[in-house]
Amino acid sequence: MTIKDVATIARVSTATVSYVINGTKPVLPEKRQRVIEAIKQTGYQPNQVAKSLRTKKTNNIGVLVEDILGFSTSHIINGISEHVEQSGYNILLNDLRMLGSLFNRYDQIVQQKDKISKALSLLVFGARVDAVIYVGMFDRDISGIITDLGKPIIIAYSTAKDSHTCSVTYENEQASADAVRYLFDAGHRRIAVITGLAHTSPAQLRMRGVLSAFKDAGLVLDGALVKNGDWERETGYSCMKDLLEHEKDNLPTAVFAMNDLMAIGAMDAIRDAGLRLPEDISVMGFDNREVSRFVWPRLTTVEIDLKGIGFAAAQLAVAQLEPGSKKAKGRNIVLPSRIIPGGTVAKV
Amino acid sequence: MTIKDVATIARVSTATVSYVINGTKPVLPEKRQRVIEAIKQTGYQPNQVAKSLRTKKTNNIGVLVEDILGFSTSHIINGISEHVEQSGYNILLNDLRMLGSLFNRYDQIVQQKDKISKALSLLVFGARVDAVIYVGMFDRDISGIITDLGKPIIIAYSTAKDSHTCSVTYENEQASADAVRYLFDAGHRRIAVITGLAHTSPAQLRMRGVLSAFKDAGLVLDGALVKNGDWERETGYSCMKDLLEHEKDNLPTAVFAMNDLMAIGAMDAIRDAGLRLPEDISVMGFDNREVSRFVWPRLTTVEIDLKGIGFAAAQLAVAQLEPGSKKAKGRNIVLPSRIIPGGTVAKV
DNA sequence: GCAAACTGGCTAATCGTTTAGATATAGGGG
DNA sequence: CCCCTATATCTAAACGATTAGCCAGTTTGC
Repeated sequence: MTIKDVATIARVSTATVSYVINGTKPVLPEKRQRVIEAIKQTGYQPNQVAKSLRTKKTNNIGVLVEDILGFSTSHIINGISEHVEQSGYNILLNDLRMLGSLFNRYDQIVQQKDKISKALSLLVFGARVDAVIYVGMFDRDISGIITDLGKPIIIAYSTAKDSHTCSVTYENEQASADAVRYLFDAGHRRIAVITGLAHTSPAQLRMRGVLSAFKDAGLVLDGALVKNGDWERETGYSCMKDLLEHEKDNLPTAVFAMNDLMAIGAMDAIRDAGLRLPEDISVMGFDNREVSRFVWPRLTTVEIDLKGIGFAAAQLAVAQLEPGSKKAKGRNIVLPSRIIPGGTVAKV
Repeated sequence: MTIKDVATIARVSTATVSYVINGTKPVLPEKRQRVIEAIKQTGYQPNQVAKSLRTKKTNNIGVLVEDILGFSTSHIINGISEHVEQSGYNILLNDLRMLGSLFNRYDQIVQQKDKISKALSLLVFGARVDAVIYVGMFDRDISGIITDLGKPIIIAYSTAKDSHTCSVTYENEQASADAVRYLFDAGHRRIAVITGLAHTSPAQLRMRGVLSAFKDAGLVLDGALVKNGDWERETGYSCMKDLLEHEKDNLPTAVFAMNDLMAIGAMDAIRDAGLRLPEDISVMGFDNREVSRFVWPRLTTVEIDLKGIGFAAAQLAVAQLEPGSKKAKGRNIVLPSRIIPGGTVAKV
């Protein structure tokens, strides 16, 4: 079934059929009706491939994710999918599958950059997507990779380091400051921090937020109460155990872990030490993962609007594809977060 | 940069360039070299869209998922992605986003069918994907929808009901029989069952497995010990509470919940009743979700090779696209599962 | 020595759309 | 009645690849 067949049946030219379908030129009601009839009769669907060749627009948006198994990824895709569907685009998904190697040694980072730029050029020059959304937190100098491909490219979840690519993030710094402030409000003063991998940018930003909250409150963070984790539950446990041993005489009354996994590890350590949670020590997490609803008591944590990030990223991408729109370079949208009260923070 | 430019630079015809790129016809070393040189020099990348129009092959595989937020979805996509990358295809992702309405009333089911068939025809006739992988468990009469589209279509995760579409599943029945047998082996005889939503096919299959395990062991399942849940944690809790109240005098020594969420709910109920876990009552789950590693003690459960399902589905799809291959209709691959021992099943 | 077979490469048709430019028809103003 | 404009439609040229079919030159077989 091609446009030609429809044209023949409707006794008009292919041009007219095209005009009816796309509404690009007025067509007399009578003929328009004939065309519509013929389309319905034949079940004709325009061949998107031919259309793309002619218009140089595939209506596909490339979504390049670091790892689909990453906790945030599917939520972000969910948001992208919603907006993209509304605006008539499709998602061309490319999974870099680099979860295992995400935080690794320097020589691997070079390989990763290579992998990313290969995937990117495949999407843009091979599959000819109209725009690309990069989902992930690989933030070191990604700018070198995504140099002017001639198509809009949006970074979702982490912030673009250079000034000409757009990104959609959450208020990393703000959110962790809020988390600490929440502990202050509950009366806590001696607060420990379990960080994420120190060289990753979320860990750095969140640390900055912690410090600014302390500063605003006119308090000072005791360096001995800061322990470096690696985002995994196990280090949450060991860091907390460390704290409990070394600070035995002057225990912190609360601990802020930079993600839920480590927070849960910390909870285990607190209980294993025979202390009561949250009466003796309060715990605050970050991410609002599914698991945080399953531990007991429910973890008090910070929720990020991941779906919103995806949606906004898609919006940004699609907006730049509208006929009369400019490049919109360097825009950086920051979405708000909110605290999810659970049962792991006690008033003191 | 088009093939024409390359041809001009290499002083050959476009045909020759094409032959060099695709290796479809022999080309003299000298000219081949000139072509390769020209390609390198210009950074030429063939336009996949034009290629697709001519060859009627987009090299895209449509992946239609019921909901990307569903627990299994990303694992399955992960597997698909791995195989698809190896074989040079891309994933065109379409998310139906029907998680909320997945198990609902009959009139919604009609809407769902409509949504699915719309998305399907958009993928096949609009985007012109070479094959479709449907990921999900919407299994009632999907056959009516996926009638001969002329492209291979594979069902992943659930089984195709009709005889001419392929599917890749896990051994649903077998796995739950194994789970029950595992309880038998630990010495349990009086075993309760918390089912999933009764009209869904996983629930039915798993029930069949339970019954066959009982039959094989020469035992009979006490009907009073079967409670209907809805896959969510809350019903796991309430079903267990029910059991504890009504069977007070003759408590089961173990309970098999048809997924981890309900199993965790049951664990809570057991503890809230002041009973010891697993000494007084053992619990067995199904799915090996992330949460099951986070409850204490770690939930004993059944793991399904979701990544393997995705991989096999992609294999099946790609295999049918190889030049000299037949339709392979009606194949049904069943992947094995395994029990993940945790701390919630005690010997008795 | 000549026909047949083979080789490597080129020309041009083709895939299914969109759209610029040509054409046809009608209406309006003088 | 003629010219001009506006409107609706059509014709045909793109878009950028693949590939059937042809052609020229070389080898092989007898």
